[in-house]
Amino acid sequence: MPGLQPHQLGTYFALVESVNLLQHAVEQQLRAEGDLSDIQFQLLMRLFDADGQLTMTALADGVVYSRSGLTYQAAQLEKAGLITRSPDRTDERATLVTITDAGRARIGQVLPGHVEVVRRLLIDNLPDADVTTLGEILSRVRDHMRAQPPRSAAPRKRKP
Amino acid sequence: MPGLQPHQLGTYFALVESVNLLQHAVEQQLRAEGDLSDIQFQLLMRLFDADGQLTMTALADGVVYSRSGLTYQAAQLEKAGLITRSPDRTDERATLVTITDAGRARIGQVLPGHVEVVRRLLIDNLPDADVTTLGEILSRVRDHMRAQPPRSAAPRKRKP
DNA sequence: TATTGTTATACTCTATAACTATA
DNA sequence: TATAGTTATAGAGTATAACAATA
Repeated sequence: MPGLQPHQLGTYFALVESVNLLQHAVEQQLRAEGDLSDIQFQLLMRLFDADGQLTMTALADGVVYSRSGLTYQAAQLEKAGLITRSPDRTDERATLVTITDAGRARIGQVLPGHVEVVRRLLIDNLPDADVTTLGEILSRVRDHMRAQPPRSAAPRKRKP
Repeated sequence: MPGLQPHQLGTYFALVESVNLLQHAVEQQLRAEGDLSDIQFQLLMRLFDADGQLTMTALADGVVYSRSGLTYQAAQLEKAGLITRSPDRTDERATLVTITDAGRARIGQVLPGHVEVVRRLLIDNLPDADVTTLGEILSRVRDHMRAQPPRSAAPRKRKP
């Protein structure tokens, strides 16, 4: 590609391909051991870490999708009995999402395998110094990307 | 998460999140400037680099999907006039995929912006030494992942 | 008026299996 | 028998806009 040096291009490709392989393996594991998509797992983990309850908006925060996409996923998780939805008494517009015992159990069922995949594919065959170096560089990369104009096309409202 | 040290977990999260941000930006750019999905772009690039022609199987190689998925994408690209499909005289079972002039033009239209995104998000705010280090480590990670055997010993899915 | 969330709808993409035809 | 590719079909996921209710 014009405009990028070979080693720069190689870094880009290695980065993207590594994560694709890792995420594919993670998705396989989550589906096989817990019948969860990657996103459903992330949502459950958020509730788990938040001690059980979040509003829809707080739940979606950082997991990038449209609100309708979140509603869809919440409906799937509710149908599976892993969460419940109930009105929020302090803000009647909001919906409180609560993880169920079954939801916590599903996390417990899936998490060991998840960690094992990450360890086997990413951590174990890398010297610990490299794990540290990788983390330092990629943390800077991530922070830099986050600081970039995130939505170049600002969500401008158009009049109908 | 149990079983992973904080710096190991941090590296995992930084890796996944960096690439998610990068790929999201790339997809936006490809869609906006060339009306292409990430995968369609990759397929066109393969043909471009292969000097124009590949069989379906060779084209799919490494880009992970089912054959029906490739047929679907090829149909999209053909409908858009970016490739053509024709029989292979040396193997009557095979289909030769050829990039059209319009396909090459589309690459030319999209590539500068693509490189610019990668440069802006990944390359430019990183010391060149870090780019090199990142590439070295991640190349090893990728090669290691590729060499992993499939997990035939994965626990069975629960069945009701 | 702005925010929270849902619904309706349409579209993209993926996966499986059945199928044709060549090797 | 195995391989190359297509088709049929079904399902998951996503995005947009219209909508109702509340702040």
